[in-house]
Amino acid sequence: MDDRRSAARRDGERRAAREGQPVPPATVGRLPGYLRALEVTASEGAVLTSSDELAARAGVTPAQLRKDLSFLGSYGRRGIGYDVGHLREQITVVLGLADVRRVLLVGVGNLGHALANYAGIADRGFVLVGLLDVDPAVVGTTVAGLEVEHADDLRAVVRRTGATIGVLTTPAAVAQGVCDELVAAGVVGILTFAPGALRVPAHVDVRTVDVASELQILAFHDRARSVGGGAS
Amino acid sequence: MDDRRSAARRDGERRAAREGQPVPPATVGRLPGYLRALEVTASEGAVLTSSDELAARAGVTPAQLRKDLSFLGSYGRRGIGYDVGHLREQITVVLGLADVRRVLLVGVGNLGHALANYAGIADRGFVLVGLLDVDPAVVGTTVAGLEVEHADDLRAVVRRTGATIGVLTTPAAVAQGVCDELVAAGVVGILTFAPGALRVPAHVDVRTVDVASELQILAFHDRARSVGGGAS
DNA sequence: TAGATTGTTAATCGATTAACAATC
DNA sequence: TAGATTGTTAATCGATTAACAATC
Repeated sequence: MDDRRSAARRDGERRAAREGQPVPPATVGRLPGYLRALEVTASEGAVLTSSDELAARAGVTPAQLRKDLSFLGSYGRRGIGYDVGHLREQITVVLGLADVRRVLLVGVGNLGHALANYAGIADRGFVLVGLLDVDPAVVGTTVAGLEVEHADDLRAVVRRTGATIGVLTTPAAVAQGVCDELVAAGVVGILTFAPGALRVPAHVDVRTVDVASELQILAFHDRARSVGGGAS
Repeated sequence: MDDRRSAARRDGERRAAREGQPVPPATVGRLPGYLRALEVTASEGAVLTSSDELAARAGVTPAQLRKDLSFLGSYGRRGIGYDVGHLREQITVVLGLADVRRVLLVGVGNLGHALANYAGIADRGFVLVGLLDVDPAVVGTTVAGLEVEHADDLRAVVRRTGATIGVLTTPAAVAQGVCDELVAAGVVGILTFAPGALRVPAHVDVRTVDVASELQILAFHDRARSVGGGAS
């Protein structure tokens, strides 16, 4: 459609990636894995890496890795490989981790408690800014350095903290209700551990982690193995 | 390829589904959601349901739902809908939940502790049969009614309990090692909460739940929203 | 220059969607 | 019979794979 010349091409592609949508969902889903693989590589002191090495670390094929990275705008050098630090930085920017994201957690039961203390959150570009629950035995206690507030104050807490991401570890029965409140308060991303589909407006992104579902999927393959049986 | 006649067709399709592979992975991944939606429907006392209703509950389109169910062999009646109890049973069988699956959990830290007490495991066709850790402060204590054993005894515990599925909630640094031991002991399905790809032989199935990755994917969309900005 | 390794293209594969004939 | 709703087909879409020309 647009008739640019050779010199501008590479920059144009990078710009497109930076400004935009065109990174396919499947690719986005793999970027965190690449980032982690790069961190491991960096921790070993390597400055350069190859699609072969990085793909092996991330558990994908080299072709897949190169294709994925091409959507971000091509940060490697032919014949040489990828600069570990630079690529790491680029993926960090694309994933939106250059700015710290503020996270709110609702439901400080067993699982919520464990997640609040989970290093993976704080270490990877997120800050936990609030904890909410309805249980009077929990509200007011300190968990992971934060005082648990009452879920009735959800709206005020979102406003005060500027949280944009909510983690839902409530019982399934109240998940949709809390979800609605989070959305009304302005949260745009929700990670839920409650089973069952959540209804949200189009501008809100939901990711569901359902432990029981995961086990059931494993059970399917376990069964298929015994039923299909024996030799190939 | 095979030239069967009309009468045998329906049964043939059911047989194919029962005996086999041909359920696509994407469909398998949605079956637990359908099962849950059916359970909610059943709990409301309904005997019949439709693809419209069930799909809405599961958060998919009716076309998607019907297509998925067609891989299991067609258990609905045109003009009528699906029998809730019957469909529930069929999905249960296909997912391999007719038999109880024995689950072993390695890594009884914060998260492992929470999962051991998680009702979603016991309620949904699984039994937790063993808990393992290396921390002397944890080994020997009782969690969720089980005595935590030392991870050095992993092999013996798998043999004794007949566990086929392992849940990995160890630090990332030791995950691959524990994974190898689980596989060597005969476990065929692994659900890991440690970040990073696990290498396993082809006959073993791995599902990874990575909380940090999920948050990073949410961060991508959060960023895309602010960068892409304003009006559509 | 020769060898290495990317970025991109084209081919394949699988998943989703829409529409409708079959059938209750 | 008329209305409802499935199961299946065909069309579309997106993701993966393989191969290779570009280029360091």
